[in-house]
This record gives sequence, structure tokens and C-alpha cells, in this order.
Amino acid sequence: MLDPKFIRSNPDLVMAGLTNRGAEIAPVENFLSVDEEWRKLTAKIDERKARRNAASEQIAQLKKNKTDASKLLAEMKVLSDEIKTLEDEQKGFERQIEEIVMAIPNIPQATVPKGKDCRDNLQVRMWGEKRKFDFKPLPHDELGKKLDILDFDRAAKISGSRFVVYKGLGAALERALISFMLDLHIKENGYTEVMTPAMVLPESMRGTGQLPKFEEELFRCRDDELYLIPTAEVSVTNLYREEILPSGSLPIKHVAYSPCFRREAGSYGKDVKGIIRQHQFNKVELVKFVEPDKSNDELEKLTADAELVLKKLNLPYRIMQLCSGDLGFSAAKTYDIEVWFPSENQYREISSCSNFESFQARRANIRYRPAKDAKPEFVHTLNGSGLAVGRCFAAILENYQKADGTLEIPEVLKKYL
RNA sequence: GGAGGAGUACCCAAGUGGUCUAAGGGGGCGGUUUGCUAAACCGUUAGUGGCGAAAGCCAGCGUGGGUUCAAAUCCCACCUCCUCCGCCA
Repeated sequence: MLDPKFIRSNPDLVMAGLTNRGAEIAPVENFLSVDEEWRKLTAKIDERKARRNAASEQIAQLKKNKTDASKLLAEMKVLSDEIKTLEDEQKGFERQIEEIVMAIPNIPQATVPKGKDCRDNLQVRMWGEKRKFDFKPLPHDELGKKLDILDFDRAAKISGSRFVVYKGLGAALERALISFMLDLHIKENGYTEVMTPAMVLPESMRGTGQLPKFEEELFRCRDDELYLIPTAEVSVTNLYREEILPSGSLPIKHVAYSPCFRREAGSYGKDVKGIIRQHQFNKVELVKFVEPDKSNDELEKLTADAELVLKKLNLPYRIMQLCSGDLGFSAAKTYDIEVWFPSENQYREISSCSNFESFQARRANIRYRPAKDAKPEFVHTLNGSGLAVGRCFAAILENYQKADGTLEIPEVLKKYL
């Protein structure tokens, strides 16, 4: 969430930022008026409480001296009832403010290109040579079926649409990719591995920004207040929720493998073929907690760390900077990595690397001490896929297929298979 | 799932309705002393949010409610941890 004090003192800046991303500005105006009411009321309540505290001391003295206090008691009874009424009103305002502020998205950084949707995203760089095929490359799902390593029909039987069964070398390849990515980030890029729960409390979803606005995209348990994570970002970022990290502990860099669960509500008819868009998929996620003035540098590094996976696999890709209108709810700046799919003759997203600045840290109350006895400040959080394993699997099938319908194995994966 | 017990500040811990403005100890920080270190002694130490120019005031003892003029303290619910029993990969 944004800092209420920042909204209060810079409403024009906030509204301009929201307009750039195509969001409503009404919540800001709404906030300003409720906030004003709340501040007035709070001052009023504090005043009355100060009076009550003073009277309490008097009553204690009177009782001690065995003097009659009934007049003061009666007075305080009235005052206390009044305080209670005002406090109920105050809680109402607080709930309203919380609801409003939690629904306001992050403000894009000044350097983020202005635009409406993904067509206005900016290509930052490209890498790799697109392979020249002397045959017509098959789409990954057809190839997977032919090789008997992907089974869509049986997956649909047991779980419905948008699921897949990996079989034989398919399962082995998926597993190899996970191990390869983890090892790379741990050994070469300096991340510490964590393996976290795939089910989390609503507070965690609020911490990273999935709730309260995007509940329809989540799988929820019927009998327990638990949600399946749509990305390891949720459980890993919330590791340090409600904590003050000691000075010198930043940056913290975690890598986590997790299954991810998404309802994909509203994407009917989109990417229905293949394993590009599934209700359950595997992902290796990179998450960083850094000092505020370093977060943009750290975003460049994080993106480079994710890119290294594709470089080692020799898969052509490009880096896109998302325009203001295409940014996710919590992000202030985002690079997407898109990998080449020869059968479709197009690039497709395989990673999204974002700087959330203090947006998630404030929601999740994650702070650090800049120096030993300094006051705590909110950290900046970042994350990025490093990478989406299923999409990487698909890209390997497509880019490494041979004319005879078999598959070449990327050099770096051989020791994992 | 059942039965007990416990949550107080960086840590340990006292506190069963009113100078609790939370005792005491440890640790940290600052100081005195000192050739240096240690010891001793003195001082200091919850983060945070709100109002205010400031002084200050208000909130805060796991969380949320309630009782009361007044709650760390009494009542209710919940959460977490510990011990034992049962079940279980």
C-alpha cells in the first residue's frame, strides 16, 4: 500500500500516477475526506481520554482518603459512554480508510514509459540467435504427445481442464529444470534456498497484494481460511512479515521452488492448447529484500539472474519494460522476459521481474534498521520468476526439436537427466 | 481430535482492579575511573501510530471483544507455543 501520509501530502502526484496506469482517482479523493474526518475525531477522542485519565487519578485519591467520589464517578460514566460512541465511529472510519488504501495500486516510477496496455511495452534488449529450421517446427503440445511425455487427456479426466500429466522423460525433464534453476541461483547468483508452504493465510495474500482485490484469481479452501499460492512470491515475501530486520542483514536474496495455483478466471479461450496457461504449474522464484536506495540496481541484477537461465539453456529471448498501463497492481517497475516459441513465431512471457519498492513491505510491515540504533524503515521488495518451469519446458521442446521428431537435450541439463 | 500449562519490552522475569508513568536482573548504548582491558559505579534503553510549532497529550502487556468511573490484572472468543494421550506420511 501507499503511505497514507504520502497520499495526504502529495495527492496530485498520486492521482497523476494512477491516471498513468489507467486507474481511477476517485479512491484518492475518497481517502482524503475520510482521513480528514478521522483525524478530527481522533483529536476529539484523545482530549476526552486525557480528561478521563486525570479524573481516574483523582478518584483513586478520593477513595484512598475515603472521601465521597460519587459526583465524579457519575460524570465519568457519561464521559466514558461518550468515548465509546466516538470510538465506534472512529473504527468505522479506520475500516473505510484501510479498505480504500488497500485497493489503491502502486505508483509507476517516473521513468516507466506511459502507455495503455502490452502493445505500449518497450523492448529493452534481445539475446540469442533464433534457430533456422529446415522443417516445420511442431508446437510443444503436439511434440509432447508424440513423445509420450505429456498427457493432456488423462489430466483432464482426473482434474479437468488446464492440467497436464508429465510422464517418463517429461517428468524427468521438468524435475531436471527445477534442479538446474535452483542450483544456478544458489551457486552462481548467491541466493539462499527456501521451501515454503503452498497454502497461506489471507494476511499473507494481503501482504503481497493478491487480496483484497484479486480473490477471484485464487483457489481457496472450503473449510479453512487458507489459499493456495499463485506464486512463491507470496509465502517467501511474507517470511519476514511483522519483523524488523537487524542492521546489516540486507540484502536478503531467496530462491524458492514451488507449485503455483491460479484459477485463470476470465481467461477462457486464451492459451487453451499446451502447457502455457495451467491451473497448476511449477516455478522457481527469486525474491529480494533490499535497502530502498538500492532497489532499482537490484532489479537490474535480478533480471540478469533470471536471464542467465535462458542464456545457459541457449534459448533466444527479449526483455520488455512494461508500460504504466500494463504494470501489475503492486509493482512500481517491471521487466518481462519473453522467450522465443518457433512454432508460433513469437515471444512469450516466461518471467516477470518487479520492483515493488515499499508497497508490499508496508502492507506486510517488513522493516529493517539502516544502522544499529536507527529507527526502523520499510524495506524494498523485489521478485521475479527464475523461471516459470512449465513454459521453459515448452520452449525447450520447441527450440530443441529435431526433424525426426526427437529431442536434443540442452547441454547444461544432461547431468540432471 | 482429547487433557493440562504458558504468552509482559532485545532476553529472563515480577505484577489478581486505582502513584503501573510496568519492579528487578541480564544484554546493549553513553559516562566516571583507567597506561590498556576487565571489574565497579552512575545514567540510559519497546518499536510504532495519531494530534501539536513545541512542551506535551493519546493509544499500546499475544489478538479481538466485554465488564467497570478505572483493566497487564476480572469475563468471553480466538491465535501461537510447551507437556501428555490418541491418530497419522
